[in-house]
This record gives sequence, structure tokens and C-alpha cells, in this order.
Amino acid sequence: MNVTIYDVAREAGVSMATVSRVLNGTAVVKEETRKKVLDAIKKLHYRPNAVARGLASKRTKTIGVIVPDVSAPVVAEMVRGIEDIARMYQYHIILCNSDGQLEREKDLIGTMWEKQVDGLLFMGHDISQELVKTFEDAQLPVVLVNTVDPENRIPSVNVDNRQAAYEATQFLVKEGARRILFLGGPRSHLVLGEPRYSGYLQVMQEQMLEPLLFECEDTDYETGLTAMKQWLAQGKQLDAVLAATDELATAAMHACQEAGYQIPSQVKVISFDNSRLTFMVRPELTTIVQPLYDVGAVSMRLMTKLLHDEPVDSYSVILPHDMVIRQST
Amino acid sequence: MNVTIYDVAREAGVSMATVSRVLNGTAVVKEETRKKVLDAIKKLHYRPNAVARGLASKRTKTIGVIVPDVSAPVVAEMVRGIEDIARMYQYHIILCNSDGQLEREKDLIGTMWEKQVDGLLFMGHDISQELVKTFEDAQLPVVLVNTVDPENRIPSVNVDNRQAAYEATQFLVKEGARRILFLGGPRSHLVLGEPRYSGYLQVMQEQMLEPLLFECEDTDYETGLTAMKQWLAQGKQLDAVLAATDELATAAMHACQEAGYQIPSQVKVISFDNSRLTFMVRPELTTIVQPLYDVGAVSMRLMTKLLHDEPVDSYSVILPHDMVIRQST
DNA sequence: CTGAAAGCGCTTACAG
DNA sequence: CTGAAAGCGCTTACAG
Repeated sequence: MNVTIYDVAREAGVSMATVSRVLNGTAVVKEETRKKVLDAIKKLHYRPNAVARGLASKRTKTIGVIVPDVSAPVVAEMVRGIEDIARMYQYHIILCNSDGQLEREKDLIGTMWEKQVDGLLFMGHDISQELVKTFEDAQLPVVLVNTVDPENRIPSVNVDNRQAAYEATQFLVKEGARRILFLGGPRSHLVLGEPRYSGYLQVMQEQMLEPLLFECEDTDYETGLTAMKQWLAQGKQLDAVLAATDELATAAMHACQEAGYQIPSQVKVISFDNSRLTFMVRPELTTIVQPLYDVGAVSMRLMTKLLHDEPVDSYSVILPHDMVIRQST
Repeated sequence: MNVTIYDVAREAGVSMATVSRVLNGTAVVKEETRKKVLDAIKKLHYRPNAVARGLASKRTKTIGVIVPDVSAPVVAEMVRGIEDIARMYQYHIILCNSDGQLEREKDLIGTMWEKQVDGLLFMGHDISQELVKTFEDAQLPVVLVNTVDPENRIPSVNVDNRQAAYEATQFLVKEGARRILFLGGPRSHLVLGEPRYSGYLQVMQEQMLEPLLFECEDTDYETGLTAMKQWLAQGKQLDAVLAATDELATAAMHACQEAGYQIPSQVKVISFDNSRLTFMVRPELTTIVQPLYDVGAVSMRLMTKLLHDEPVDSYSVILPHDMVIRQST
């Protein structure tokens, strides 16, 4: 048998209620009683059972975190931000991977409910009506992490991807580039697809330049390499590439180099994310900085506000992005 | 109010015990009764409360996962392996970062106990006596993930780092290298420190070659770049570098290239980990493959065996490593 | 400031 | 094959 709050109460000569009070600070307890309880706790090496507490209080101090895939560095970085802030507020996180599949996402939301999490941090590619309905059914506070709800029905923390792409493209134009290729991820991806496309597109239209789009099915290096080679094989001329991720950008650089282009003198490259990759490739990548850790941290902070009924400035937080200029431009 | 097992029982005209039985399959239930219960569950949209279940059954179906830092790609990869297998066996994971600090690790083990996790997957750099004691106090099944307990007191899943380093060094010798530098992480690190050092050292001694060791305080690119430049500044000649991580190896390549060495013709480089970095740098890195995902997956599988009293072949699993030869050798 | 008691929503012997 | 009842270890009105 393990030591319970009952044992502590007996040892200290008080009631369980009193032990609970000193444990949780939920009511004033006479200093003397308090000390007796604390001594008993120490003596018995008592540790409260969080499951029992969760059942009784209906708060588990646990947050469900659903991500497409933790093994993606970009995701892992945000998860770290989430966990750091969670700990700060005495929460734990249950982490699940959805692979971005709707069925799995819905299933996970259900099991998160079963686990009685206090709230849900959700990362995904697309917030469909069906998903919103599932969130509602679960009756859980939800914060979208680096995930946009086009209709803003759900609190979220994001970066302005459209604006970032706009600025990056404008930078390329200022540097003299005219034939600028956008090497993008799946357009349906509401974070790194459409918004980045459209920011790029706007500059091209404003500048009366011909948009050159290549939509990759995925955002990894291998996909990018194939895509870029394919594009180059068409024999079109090129001044610059704006790539939707660091891996795509790296692939673009390599494909261009292989095709005989000098970077940055002949072709300039800008990427998104500012992952560690950007300074480990040659030339080092100029890149849009996404404050990924902060996106995770702010999401979790927003969650604590929702949970504790603290005032919230904005339910759709946009974190500032930045651009780091390195050797590829 | 939420719908509980009591509501289902009433709706189906049976007892709560019976509902529990069809829910958990813990006893044979007449098909007809079973159907009534299932219908009631569906009708009421009933979902069992896992917290109550956890309290009553003393099994939470939750595993605590303590890692130094999820945002390290190597770690994230293992966590993904863990979570996949956990899901397969209907477990969830609570993820925590320790930053490899003993105090935090001990603290986390305690809170994991409070959360009543069924078991603990632990990743760290060093398994001290104090930590072992904390594990014992928590009375939880523990599996070490990519973490060695020098005295083998705790079940673990690892790769034979010593052997891997031995083979890599031997490969370099066969390729004609004589002056081989080992660019290592902190020697105190029981996974990527000492074992890799010693495998390297053994070959050098067998071959009567002078060992050239450089111990970095960390294993990241920046540290490696500084270290390697410092080493090269001594003006010593070099045929090859064996680096303890992909980032260190990348740094070594860049420092050598900057110093005018051709890779691989003048200096060969081999790294550890086979992360995505290895094929995104030029030249692509020859590397020791660590089956990281599998290390995580097998650890979790071992945990389920411990939890369900399944027979276990070995409590210290060693997974096979491999070597991928690319352009850097 | 403190205690007695009900209750959180399940599981699990026990009995039949 | 099924039910009644105790119990898991806490919290929380309620009362004083």
C-alpha cells in the first residue's frame, strides 16, 4: 500500500480536508497546523496522487498536444516551447502524432477527451468544418499552434506567412531579380502553402513580373531536388528562388549549382524557417525567421490564460517574423 | 453533466459492472446484453473517463517520457518511434524535457509518479547511483532509451557505439588514413562520449597510430567549427576526421575546406547519426547509421512487455548499426 | 480555521 | 452470465 492523504491526516492529527488545504493552498490554515501537516508529509514521504486529484477536481493539469509529426525539426522546436511554458505553469503535456490525417486527428481529439485533458494544443495543415465540429463536441479549450483557421473560429498563434513571403520577394526584386521562382509546398497547406504563394504572387503582380510557380507535393529535400531539376530542365532562365522551407531551398541551391549556376551571383535563394540547416549549408541560406519556439510558448501561455480566465488581448496572435541575410542572396 | 457509465447502464437496463465488462472485455457477456450496452453507448455518445478508470484500476495507460531536449532532431526521431508503438498498444505519453540536469530529472521522475504513469522511458547522458535510487523509489518500470547504465541495473535499448566507432575508424585506416582525428563530444557522455572515443582508440592502438583526440564541450555545429579551426591552427597534418555527430562532422568539413583541404581526397570525414543533414551538405557525409526511430520503438515495445509480464529475451537490447558510404570518404 | 461527508466515474472481487 | 457494493485517493461545499 502506498501512503495516502488519509495517512498524512492521521499522522498529523488533522482531517484529510486540512491536509488537502495546505497541499493546495486553497484556504487559510493556522501556521501551527500547517507545520504539523508539512512534517507528516515529509516524514511519510507523501506525494499526492494526481489521478485521484484529477477525478475529484475535474482538472488534470494536463494539456493534449496534437502535432503532425514530432520528428520534423520545425515541429519539435515548437513542442519544446510548449513544454517549457507548460512546466512553468505546472502543466504536463500528452503528445500525439496525427500525420496530418483527419481521421487520426478526430480520433485523437476523442481520446484526449477521455484522458480529461484541460485543453488542447493543435497543429495541423487544414482546419475543416468537420474538425471544428469535433473540437466543439469535445468541449475543450483549443489553441491552434502555427495553424490557421481561415474563419478565425478558434484561438491561434501564427506568423504572417503572407506578409513574410511578400517581404522576401520584394527583397529579391530590390536585389535585381526579375525571374523569380516560387518553389512551394502543397498549396492546400494553410500555413506554408497558400499564404506564402499569395505573398509572392502579389509582389510579382505589383511589379508586372511573370510569376513562376512550382508546387511540390512535399516540403523535403528529396522532393525539392527532383522538382528543381525538373524545372531547370525546361531551360528557362532564372534569377532567384523563393522556397517554402529550408529543405526545399537547399535542394534548389544544389540543383542550381549542379546546373552550373553560381549562387548568389547568378541565382539568389531565400528560404523559410531559419532552421539549423540554414547555416550548415554552403552558401549559407538567407531566410525568413519564424519564431517557432515562441509560437509554441505563446500558444501554451494563451492556453493558460483561457484556462484561468485571465484577460486575453487577442485570440489570434500574430508573432513578428524577421529575415536573416546570409550568403545565398 | 456528462454522460457516465451509470447513464449507459440505466439506458441499457443493466448494471454498471456489465457495461464495464463490455467496455473492457474483461469477462464474457451474453451477446444480447452486449448489444444492448453497445447501443446505449452509441445512443448516448458515451466515452469512458480515463481518469476515473485510472484511479479505479491503478493503470493509467500512460507512459512518462523524459528526454534531454525534444528539439534535438536525434531525440525527436526517437520520440516519434516511442509514440508510434505506444499508440499501437493504446498508451499515451507524457513528454518532459530535462536538459540533462540531474535535479530536473529527479524532480520529473517524482511528478511522473504523481501522474501515476505505468512506466518511464528515460533518456539521459549519465545514469548515476543517485538516479538509480530515484528510479527505485518511484517503483516504476523504467527503460533507458539510447542511454547506457554502466552497471546494467536497468533495462535499456542502445546501439553499440564502441563497436560502431571501431568499425568507422577501421574503415578510415583501410582507406589509407593514418592521421585520424576524433572530434568528440563530452567524454562524460555515456553514449556519444566515452564509447565512441574508446572504439576509435582501440583501432589506433592496434594500428600503432597516434591517437588525435579533440573533446568538444558540446556536439553542435558552432562548437565543432570553433574546435576544428582551433585544431587546424596548430598546423598538424590530417588524413581523416571521425566526428561524434553529424553537426560536428559538417563543421569539420567546412573548417577543413576553408583551410584548403579537399574532401575526400585530402581529408576524409565520417560522422555519427545519419540525420537528414548528411545528404544535404556537400560533399554528402559518410556516416554511421543509428536506427533512432527503432531505438525509440523497441524501447516502448520492451516497456509493454514489462508491463504485461510478457517474456523478455534481453533486458539490454543492442540494435544493429550500419554505415552509409557517401561522398566524404 | 477545521472536520465530516458526499462525490468524482470508474473497476473489481464477491456472490449468486 | 450478471448485479450490488466497496473502494481507488483525492476535493469541495457545507456546517460550525
